[in-house]
Amino acid sequence: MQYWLFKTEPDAFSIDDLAARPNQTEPWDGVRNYQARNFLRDDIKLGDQVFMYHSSCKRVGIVGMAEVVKEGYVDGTQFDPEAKYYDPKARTDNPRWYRVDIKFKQQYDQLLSLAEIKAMPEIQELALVKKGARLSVMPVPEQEAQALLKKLEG
DNA sequence: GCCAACGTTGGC
DNA sequence: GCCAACGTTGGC
Repeated sequence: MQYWLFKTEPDAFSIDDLAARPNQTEPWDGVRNYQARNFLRDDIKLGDQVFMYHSSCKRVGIVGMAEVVKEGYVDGTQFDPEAKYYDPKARTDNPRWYRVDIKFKQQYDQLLSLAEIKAMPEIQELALVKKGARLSVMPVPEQEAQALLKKLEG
C-alpha cells in the first residue's frame, strides 16, 4: 500500500463534495499532465491511500483522506467534445489520459495548511514543497505520510 | 490580480 | 533537436 496526494480546486470539486457521497466511487478524471498520467496509469494501486489537498483557494492544505477503489483506466472525457478536458488529439485506439476511482475515507476538522507542511522537518521529498510544485498527482513517501497523519490526527 | 515557475507547442 | 513563445498553475 502506498500513499499519494491529489490536488483539487475546491471551487470545482472539494472534500465536501467527496464527503457528501461517502459510499460512491468518484472518477478522478481531467488530469492532463504526463507525469501525473503515468502515476494514474501505472503506479496507483487498489487500496492506496490518498491525501486530499485543496489548491488555488483561500486556505490551501490537506483536508481529508480517500482510498483508491479502481486502478488506472482510460479517461473517457478526453474523447468528449463537450467535456471541459476534451483533447482533440487523443484517439480511442491510442488514449492519452487515464484516471482512477477513489472513495471518501475521512474529512479532517481543521486543514493542515501548506505553510505548516512546509515547516515540518520530516517533509523533505514531497513534491508539494519542492520549487515549482505544479504536479497535481504525486507520491507521498511512507515516512512523510506517517508524519502528516500524525499531525492530522494528533 | 500579480507574477514566477513550469510544461507544451511549433517553427526552423 | 533546439528554443522562443505561449498558456497554465498556483501561492500570495
